[in-house]
Amino acid sequence: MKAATRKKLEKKGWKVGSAAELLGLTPEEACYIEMKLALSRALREQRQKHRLTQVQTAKQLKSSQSRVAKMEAGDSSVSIDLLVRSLLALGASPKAVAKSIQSA
Amino acid sequence: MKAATRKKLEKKGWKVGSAAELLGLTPEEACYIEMKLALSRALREQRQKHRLTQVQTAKQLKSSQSRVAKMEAGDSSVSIDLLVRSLLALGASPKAVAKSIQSA
DNA sequence: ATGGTATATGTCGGATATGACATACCGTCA
DNA sequence: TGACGGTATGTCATATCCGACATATACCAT
Repeated sequence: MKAATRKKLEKKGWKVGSAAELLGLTPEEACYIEMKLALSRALREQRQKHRLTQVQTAKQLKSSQSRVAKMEAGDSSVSIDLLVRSLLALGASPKAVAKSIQSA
Repeated sequence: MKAATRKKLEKKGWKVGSAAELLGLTPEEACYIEMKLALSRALREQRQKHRLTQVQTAKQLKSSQSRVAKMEAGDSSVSIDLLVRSLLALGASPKAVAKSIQSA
């Protein structure tokens, strides 16, 4: 993992191990996080493709602007569940969702 | 949706609409549920491929037998999150996960 | 500067998911 | 039949997630 990525993750609340257990992420954990980040990016792209603001998107998702922001930021408080449901609600195809995940 | 599928879903606690709103699932909701079911099947296949019991799998996942059963049953109390994390923990590749999702 | 719009971050109460336990339901074998 | 290994179902306390709100930051106009 690149140092920059690592720092970013730590800031967001991910338990990326301390110095002692540097790189303490198991491959599965890393993979899971990357999936989430991939879905985050897909969500932002989907929103921007339709020229929507986060506020508009939030309304469409029956959620709030702050949660949309967190989703796009890959915040540790958002689940894959929410990301997938949101993508689908914004009109992304299952195929597109799969593609995002696969690229992780 | 086939009637059998519907009955199965209702039993598991899915809010598959009442008679008045028959087929009241939006395409996204239906799609989301199908993804979960696809992942459930993948999980069972992954487990069986390695000739593991649910108890053994539970230990590997640091969970319980009952939760593994619910995961494989597509119970409404299990999230896509858990399914994905479990599949990865059992050694499934991101590619395989994506494939399951895509087929939904 | 001041206002306006878009996005980001922090926090919190209520909602949902999770692991664990108990228990029920199979098959199969002695 | 009864015992046993495996799976399913029901429930519960706790942990985690979610929507919402407040507030902060950033950029662009006037």
